Amino acid sequence: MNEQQLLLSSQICFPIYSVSRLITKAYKPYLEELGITYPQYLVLMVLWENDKLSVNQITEKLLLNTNTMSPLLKRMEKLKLVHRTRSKKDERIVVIQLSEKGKQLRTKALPIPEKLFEDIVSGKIEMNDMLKLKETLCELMAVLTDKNKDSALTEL
Amino acid sequence: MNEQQLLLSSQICFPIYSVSRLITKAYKPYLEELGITYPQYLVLMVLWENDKLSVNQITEKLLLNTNTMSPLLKRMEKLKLVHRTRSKKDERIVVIQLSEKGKQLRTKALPIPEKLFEDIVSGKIEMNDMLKLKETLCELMAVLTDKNKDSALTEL
DNA sequence: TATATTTGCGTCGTGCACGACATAAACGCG
DNA sequence: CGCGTTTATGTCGTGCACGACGCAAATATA
Repeated sequence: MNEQQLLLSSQICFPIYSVSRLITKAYKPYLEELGITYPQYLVLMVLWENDKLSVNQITEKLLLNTNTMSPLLKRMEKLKLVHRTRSKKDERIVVIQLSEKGKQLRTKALPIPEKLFEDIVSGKIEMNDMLKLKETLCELMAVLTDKNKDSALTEL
Repeated sequence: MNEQQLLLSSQICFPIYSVSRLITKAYKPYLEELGITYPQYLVLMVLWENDKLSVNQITEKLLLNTNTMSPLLKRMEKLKLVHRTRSKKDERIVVIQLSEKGKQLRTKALPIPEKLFEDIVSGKIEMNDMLKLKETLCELMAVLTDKNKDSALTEL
Protein backbone atom coordinates (compact mmCIF):
# COMPACT_ATOMS: atom_id res chain seq x y z
CA MET A 1 0.00 0.00 0.00
CA ASN A 2 2.15 2.77 -1.36
CA GLU A 3 1.60 6.24 0.12
CA GLN A 4 2.75 7.89 -3.09
CA GLN A 5 -0.11 6.40 -5.10
CA LEU A 6 -2.48 8.96 -3.57
CA LEU A 7 -0.47 11.84 -5.06
CA LEU A 8 -2.32 13.54 -7.86
CA SER A 9 0.79 13.36 -10.02
CA SER A 10 0.96 9.57 -9.67
CA GLN A 11 -2.53 9.03 -10.98
CA ILE A 12 -3.28 7.93 -14.52
CA CYS A 13 -7.00 8.64 -14.16
CA PHE A 14 -6.66 12.35 -13.52
CA PRO A 15 -4.96 13.11 -16.87
CA ILE A 16 -7.66 11.14 -18.68
CA TYR A 17 -10.37 13.08 -16.88
CA SER A 18 -8.69 16.43 -17.52
CA VAL A 19 -7.76 15.82 -21.14
CA SER A 20 -11.30 14.70 -21.85
CA ARG A 21 -12.67 18.00 -20.56
CA LEU A 22 -9.97 20.04 -22.30
CA ILE A 23 -10.69 18.35 -25.63
CA THR A 24 -14.40 19.04 -25.32
CA LYS A 25 -13.43 22.64 -24.71
CA ALA A 26 -11.17 22.61 -27.79
CA TYR A 27 -14.10 21.40 -29.90
CA LYS A 28 -16.39 24.09 -28.55
CA PRO A 29 -15.64 27.02 -30.91
CA TYR A 30 -16.06 24.80 -33.99
CA LEU A 31 -19.22 23.13 -32.72
CA GLU A 32 -20.75 26.42 -31.63
CA GLU A 33 -20.67 27.50 -35.28
CA LEU A 34 -22.93 24.51 -35.98
CA GLY A 35 -25.03 25.26 -32.90
CA ILE A 36 -24.36 21.87 -31.26
CA THR A 37 -22.57 20.37 -28.24
CA TYR A 38 -19.96 17.61 -28.21
CA PRO A 39 -22.37 14.80 -27.21
CA GLN A 40 -24.76 15.99 -29.93
CA TYR A 41 -21.86 15.90 -32.39
CA LEU A 42 -21.19 12.29 -31.42
CA VAL A 43 -24.83 11.38 -32.07
CA LEU A 44 -24.67 13.07 -35.46
CA MET A 45 -21.48 11.18 -36.37
CA VAL A 46 -23.24 7.91 -35.58
CA LEU A 47 -26.26 8.90 -37.69
CA TRP A 48 -24.12 10.14 -40.60
CA GLU A 49 -22.60 6.66 -40.70
CA ASN A 50 -25.91 4.87 -40.37
CA ASP A 51 -29.21 6.70 -40.40
CA LYS A 52 -32.44 5.30 -38.95
CA LEU A 53 -31.27 3.85 -35.68
CA SER A 54 -33.20 3.05 -32.52
CA VAL A 55 -32.38 4.89 -29.31
CA ASN A 56 -30.81 1.73 -27.99
CA GLN A 57 -28.55 1.28 -31.01
CA ILE A 58 -27.19 4.79 -30.55
CA THR A 59 -26.57 4.32 -26.83
CA GLU A 60 -24.67 1.10 -27.54
CA LYS A 61 -22.38 2.79 -30.05
CA LEU A 62 -21.66 5.70 -27.70
CA LEU A 63 -21.59 3.63 -24.48
CA LEU A 64 -24.22 5.84 -22.89
CA ASN A 65 -27.47 5.03 -21.09
CA THR A 66 -30.98 5.63 -22.34
CA ASN A 67 -31.64 8.06 -19.51
CA THR A 68 -28.85 10.23 -20.92
CA MET A 69 -29.76 9.67 -24.55
CA SER A 70 -33.50 10.29 -24.41
CA PRO A 71 -33.33 13.92 -23.25
CA LEU A 72 -30.33 14.52 -25.53
CA LEU A 73 -32.33 13.33 -28.55
CA LYS A 74 -35.33 15.41 -27.52
CA ARG A 75 -33.11 18.50 -27.45
CA MET A 76 -31.79 17.55 -30.90
CA GLU A 77 -35.37 17.20 -32.13
CA LYS A 78 -36.13 20.67 -30.80
CA LEU A 79 -33.08 21.92 -32.77
CA LYS A 80 -34.64 20.29 -35.89
CA LEU A 81 -31.61 18.02 -36.30
CA VAL A 82 -33.43 14.67 -36.08
CA HIS A 83 -36.89 13.17 -36.30
CA ARG A 84 -38.25 10.83 -33.62
CA THR A 85 -40.91 8.34 -34.71
CA ARG A 86 -42.31 5.22 -33.09
CA SER A 87 -41.77 2.04 -35.08
CA LYS A 88 -45.04 0.58 -36.32
CA LYS A 89 -43.75 -2.98 -36.08
CA ASP A 90 -42.73 -2.56 -32.44
CA GLU A 91 -44.37 0.33 -30.66
CA ARG A 92 -41.67 0.33 -27.96
CA ILE A 93 -38.92 1.34 -30.40
CA VAL A 94 -38.27 5.00 -31.20
CA VAL A 95 -36.55 5.42 -34.56
CA ILE A 96 -34.12 8.32 -34.86
CA GLN A 97 -33.62 9.77 -38.33
CA LEU A 98 -31.62 12.73 -39.58
CA SER A 99 -33.59 15.75 -40.76
CA GLU A 100 -32.55 17.60 -43.88
CA LYS A 101 -30.76 20.10 -41.61
CA GLY A 102 -29.02 17.25 -39.80
CA LYS A 103 -27.82 15.76 -43.08
CA GLN A 104 -26.56 19.08 -44.38
CA LEU A 105 -24.59 19.75 -41.21
CA ARG A 106 -22.21 16.97 -42.24
CA THR A 107 -20.59 19.15 -44.91
CA LYS A 108 -19.91 21.86 -42.37
CA ALA A 109 -18.52 19.28 -39.94
CA LEU A 110 -16.11 17.70 -42.41
CA PRO A 111 -13.14 20.03 -41.78
CA ILE A 112 -13.49 19.87 -37.98
CA PRO A 113 -11.41 16.71 -37.26
CA GLU A 114 -8.46 18.07 -39.21
CA LYS A 115 -8.64 21.50 -37.58
CA LEU A 116 -8.81 19.98 -34.15
CA PHE A 117 -5.91 17.66 -34.86
CA GLU A 118 -3.80 20.65 -35.90
CA ASP A 119 -4.89 22.55 -32.78
CA ILE A 120 -4.03 19.70 -30.46
CA VAL A 121 -0.89 18.21 -31.91
CA SER A 122 0.59 21.50 -33.13
CA GLY A 123 4.03 20.07 -33.78
CA LYS A 124 4.75 19.28 -30.16
CA ILE A 125 3.39 15.74 -30.10
CA GLU A 126 4.50 12.84 -32.24
CA MET A 127 1.97 11.29 -34.60
CA ASN A 128 3.10 7.86 -33.44
CA ASP A 129 2.42 8.79 -29.83
CA MET A 130 -1.14 9.75 -30.75
CA LEU A 131 -1.71 6.45 -32.55
CA LYS A 132 -0.27 4.53 -29.62
CA LEU A 133 -2.47 6.58 -27.28
CA LYS A 134 -5.59 5.67 -29.20
CA GLU A 135 -4.59 2.02 -29.32
CA THR A 136 -4.11 1.76 -25.56
CA LEU A 137 -7.29 3.73 -24.87
CA CYS A 138 -9.29 1.35 -27.04
CA GLU A 139 -7.83 -1.61 -25.15
CA LEU A 140 -8.85 0.10 -21.92
CA MET A 141 -12.30 0.75 -23.32
CA ALA A 142 -12.69 -2.93 -24.14
CA VAL A 143 -11.55 -4.04 -20.68
CA LEU A 144 -13.77 -1.53 -18.90
CA THR A 145 -16.89 -2.33 -20.90
CA ASP A 146 -16.31 -6.06 -20.41
CA LYS A 147 -15.84 -5.43 -16.72
CA ASN A 148 -19.21 -3.73 -16.52
CA LYS A 149 -20.78 -6.81 -18.05
CA ASP A 150 -18.85 -9.06 -15.64
CA SER A 151 -20.02 -7.21 -12.57
CA ALA A 152 -23.57 -7.39 -13.88
CA LEU A 153 -23.17 -11.15 -14.15
CA THR A 154 -21.66 -11.64 -10.71
CA GLU A 155 -24.70 -9.91 -9.26
CA LEU A 156 -26.81 -12.87 -10.29
CA MET B 1 -10.62 16.93 -46.17
CA ASN B 2 -10.87 13.21 -45.61
CA GLU B 3 -14.38 11.76 -45.41
CA GLN B 4 -13.20 8.95 -43.15
CA GLN B 5 -12.18 11.34 -40.41
CA LEU B 6 -15.82 11.75 -39.45
CA LEU B 7 -16.14 8.03 -38.67
CA LEU B 8 -16.49 7.42 -34.96
CA SER B 9 -13.81 4.74 -35.18
CA SER B 10 -11.30 7.20 -36.64
CA GLN B 11 -11.60 9.61 -33.78
CA ILE B 12 -9.10 9.83 -30.96
CA CYS B 13 -11.34 12.07 -28.87
CA PHE B 14 -14.17 9.60 -28.48
CA PRO B 15 -12.04 6.95 -26.71
CA ILE B 16 -10.74 9.60 -24.32
CA TYR B 17 -14.26 10.75 -23.56
CA SER B 18 -15.55 7.20 -23.07
CA VAL B 19 -12.63 5.90 -21.04
CA SER B 20 -12.89 8.92 -18.76
CA ARG B 21 -16.51 8.09 -18.00
CA LEU B 22 -15.82 4.37 -17.67
CA ILE B 23 -13.00 5.02 -15.20
CA THR B 24 -15.20 7.26 -13.07
CA LYS B 25 -17.68 4.39 -13.06
CA ALA B 26 -14.94 1.96 -12.04
CA TYR B 27 -14.07 4.18 -9.08
CA LYS B 28 -17.69 4.42 -8.00
CA PRO B 29 -18.06 1.31 -5.80
CA TYR B 30 -14.89 2.16 -3.85
CA LEU B 31 -15.76 5.84 -3.45
CA GLU B 32 -19.34 5.06 -2.44
CA GLU B 33 -17.94 3.25 0.59
CA LEU B 34 -16.38 6.58 1.58
CA GLY B 35 -19.57 8.45 0.68
CA ILE B 36 -17.88 10.67 -1.93
CA THR B 37 -17.83 11.25 -5.70
CA TYR B 38 -14.84 11.26 -8.05
CA PRO B 39 -14.45 15.06 -8.21
CA GLN B 40 -14.71 15.17 -4.42
CA TYR B 41 -11.99 12.48 -4.26
CA LEU B 42 -9.76 14.68 -6.43
CA VAL B 43 -10.26 17.63 -4.08
CA LEU B 44 -9.40 15.45 -1.10
CA MET B 45 -6.23 14.20 -2.80
CA VAL B 46 -5.14 17.79 -3.33
CA LEU B 47 -5.84 18.64 0.31
CA TRP B 48 -4.14 15.51 1.64
CA GLU B 49 -1.02 16.69 -0.17
CA ASN B 50 -1.32 20.28 0.98
CA ASP B 51 -3.94 21.39 3.47
CA LYS B 52 -5.17 24.97 3.81
CA LEU B 53 -5.56 26.04 0.22
CA SER B 54 -7.63 28.82 -1.30
CA VAL B 55 -10.45 27.96 -3.69
CA ASN B 56 -8.34 29.31 -6.54
CA GLN B 57 -5.34 27.15 -5.66
CA ILE B 58 -7.50 24.03 -5.78
CA THR B 59 -9.08 24.95 -9.11
CA GLU B 60 -5.62 25.53 -10.60
CA LYS B 61 -4.39 22.11 -9.52
CA LEU B 62 -7.50 20.38 -10.89
CA LEU B 63 -7.90 22.61 -13.99
CA LEU B 64 -11.47 23.45 -13.02
CA ASN B 65 -13.28 26.78 -12.75
CA THR B 66 -14.42 28.48 -9.57
CA ASN B 67 -18.06 28.16 -10.64
CA THR B 68 -17.60 24.40 -10.57
CA MET B 69 -15.46 24.35 -7.45
CA SER B 70 -17.56 26.60 -5.20
CA PRO B 71 -20.70 24.43 -5.15
CA LEU B 72 -18.53 21.29 -4.97
CA LEU B 73 -16.78 22.61 -1.85
CA LYS B 74 -20.08 23.64 -0.29
CA ARG B 75 -21.35 20.09 -0.75
CA MET B 76 -18.13 18.81 0.85
CA GLU B 77 -18.66 21.19 3.76
CA LYS B 78 -22.17 19.82 4.19
CA LEU B 79 -20.64 16.31 4.27
CA LYS B 80 -18.33 17.55 7.10
CA LEU B 81 -15.24 16.82 4.98
CA VAL B 82 -13.79 20.35 4.91
CA HIS B 83 -14.03 23.71 6.66
CA ARG B 84 -14.53 26.96 4.72
CA THR B 85 -13.28 30.15 6.35
CA ARG B 86 -12.59 33.65 5.05
CA SER B 87 -9.00 34.80 5.29
CA LYS B 88 -8.61 37.72 7.70
CA LYS B 89 -5.72 39.18 5.72
CA ASP B 90 -7.69 39.21 2.47
CA GLU B 91 -11.43 38.99 2.90
CA ARG B 92 -11.91 37.83 -0.70
CA ILE B 93 -10.05 34.55 -0.12
CA VAL B 94 -11.87 31.49 1.19
CA VAL B 95 -9.51 29.05 2.86
CA ILE B 96 -10.34 25.36 2.53
CA GLN B 97 -9.14 23.08 5.29
CA LEU B 98 -9.64 19.37 5.96
CA SER B 99 -11.88 18.45 8.85
CA GLU B 100 -10.95 15.60 11.18
CA LYS B 101 -13.27 13.37 9.15
CA GLY B 102 -11.59 14.52 5.93
CA LYS B 103 -8.14 13.71 7.30
CA GLN B 104 -9.20 10.28 8.52
CA LEU B 105 -10.69 9.37 5.17
CA ARG B 106 -7.16 9.24 3.76
CA THR B 107 -6.46 5.91 5.48
CA LYS B 108 -9.55 4.38 3.93
CA ALA B 109 -8.59 5.79 0.54
CA LEU B 110 -5.03 4.42 0.56
CA PRO B 111 -5.81 1.01 -0.98
CA ILE B 112 -8.05 2.43 -3.73
CA PRO B 113 -5.40 3.25 -6.40
CA GLU B 114 -3.98 -0.26 -6.23
CA LYS B 115 -7.42 -1.91 -6.38
CA LEU B 116 -8.41 0.19 -9.34
CA PHE B 117 -5.17 -0.53 -11.14
CA GLU B 118 -5.79 -4.26 -10.72
CA ASP B 119 -9.36 -3.86 -11.92
CA ILE B 120 -8.37 -1.92 -15.01
CA VAL B 121 -5.19 -3.56 -16.14
CA SER B 122 -6.15 -7.09 -15.13
CA GLY B 123 -3.34 -8.75 -17.04
CA LYS B 124 -4.59 -7.68 -20.44
CA ILE B 125 -2.71 -4.41 -20.72
CA GLU B 126 1.04 -3.90 -20.57
CA MET B 127 2.42 -1.81 -17.75
CA ASN B 128 4.61 -0.01 -20.28
CA ASP B 129 1.58 0.90 -22.36
CA MET B 130 -0.02 2.50 -19.32
CA LEU B 131 3.08 4.53 -18.56
CA LYS B 132 3.32 5.63 -22.19
CA LEU B 133 -0.38 6.49 -22.11
CA LYS B 134 0.07 8.71 -19.09
CA GLU B 135 3.11 10.37 -20.62
CA THR B 136 1.31 11.29 -23.85
CA LEU B 137 -1.80 12.42 -21.96
CA CYS B 138 0.30 14.74 -19.82
CA GLU B 139 1.88 16.21 -22.96
CA LEU B 140 -1.61 16.74 -24.35
CA MET B 141 -2.68 18.31 -21.08
CA ALA B 142 0.21 20.76 -21.29
CA VAL B 143 -0.56 21.68 -24.91
CA LEU B 144 -4.28 22.11 -24.26
CA THR B 145 -3.85 24.24 -21.14
CA ASP B 146 -1.27 26.40 -22.91
CA LYS B 147 -3.64 26.73 -25.83
CA ASN B 148 -6.35 28.02 -23.51
CA LYS B 149 -3.95 30.70 -22.32
CA ASP B 150 -2.97 31.54 -25.92
CA SER B 151 -6.54 32.02 -27.05
CA ALA B 152 -7.12 34.23 -24.04
CA LEU B 153 -4.18 36.36 -25.16
CA THR B 154 -5.21 36.60 -28.79
CA GLU B 155 -8.54 37.99 -27.66
CA LEU B 156 -6.77 41.14 -26.51
C1' DT C 1 -7.15 60.63 -1.84
C1' DA C 2 -10.58 59.58 -5.45
C1' DT C 3 -11.42 56.51 -9.16
C1' DA C 4 -10.59 52.75 -12.33
C1' DT C 5 -9.12 48.09 -12.63
C1' DT C 6 -8.11 43.62 -11.08
C1' DT C 7 -8.90 39.64 -8.24
C1' DG C 8 -11.45 35.96 -5.73
C1' DC C 9 -15.50 33.96 -5.07
C1' DG C 10 -20.04 33.20 -6.07
C1' DT C 11 -24.97 32.76 -8.52
C1' DC C 12 -27.71 31.44 -12.52
C1' DG C 13 -29.02 28.83 -16.50
C1' DT C 14 -28.17 24.93 -19.54
C1' DG C 15 -26.60 20.48 -20.75
C1' DC C 16 -24.84 16.30 -19.80
C1' DA C 17 -24.22 11.65 -16.94
C1' DC C 18 -26.20 8.24 -14.26
C1' DG C 19 -28.64 5.44 -10.46
C1' DA C 20 -33.27 4.32 -9.21
C1' DC C 21 -37.45 3.70 -10.72
C1' DA C 22 -41.88 3.82 -13.92
C1' DT C 23 -44.54 2.29 -17.87
C1' DA C 24 -46.24 0.21 -21.75
C1' DA C 25 -45.45 -2.95 -25.52
C1' DA C 26 -43.80 -7.45 -26.86
C1' DC C 27 -42.80 -12.06 -25.71
C1' DG C 28 -42.79 -16.71 -23.55
C1' DC C 29 -44.93 -20.38 -21.45
C1' DG C 30 -48.31 -23.27 -19.12
C1' DC D 1 -55.80 -17.51 -24.10
C1' DG D 2 -54.01 -15.56 -19.56
C1' DC D 3 -50.13 -13.94 -17.06
C1' DG D 4 -45.44 -13.33 -15.57
C1' DT D 5 -41.15 -11.64 -17.67
C1' DT D 6 -38.34 -9.15 -20.65
C1' DT D 7 -37.38 -5.12 -23.47
C1' DA D 8 -37.30 -0.18 -25.04
C1' DT D 9 -37.91 4.09 -23.66
C1' DG D 10 -38.60 7.52 -20.48
C1' DT D 11 -38.99 10.46 -15.79
C1' DC D 12 -36.88 12.10 -11.54
C1' DG D 13 -33.28 13.59 -8.50
C1' DT D 14 -28.44 14.67 -7.79
C1' DG D 15 -23.95 16.13 -9.05
C1' DC D 16 -20.85 17.90 -11.99
C1' DA D 17 -18.99 21.31 -15.89
C1' DC D 18 -18.98 25.71 -17.76
C1' DG D 19 -20.26 30.31 -20.07
C1' DA D 20 -22.16 34.65 -18.66
C1' DC D 21 -22.52 37.59 -15.31
C1' DG D 22 -22.54 39.89 -10.36
C1' DC D 23 -20.28 41.72 -6.36
C1' DA D 24 -17.25 43.13 -2.92
C1' DA D 25 -12.47 43.45 -1.42
C1' DA D 26 -7.91 44.63 -2.77
C1' DT D 27 -4.88 47.06 -5.72
C1' DA D 28 -3.20 50.25 -9.20
C1' DT D 29 -3.30 54.71 -11.18
C1' DA D 30 -4.24 59.42 -11.86
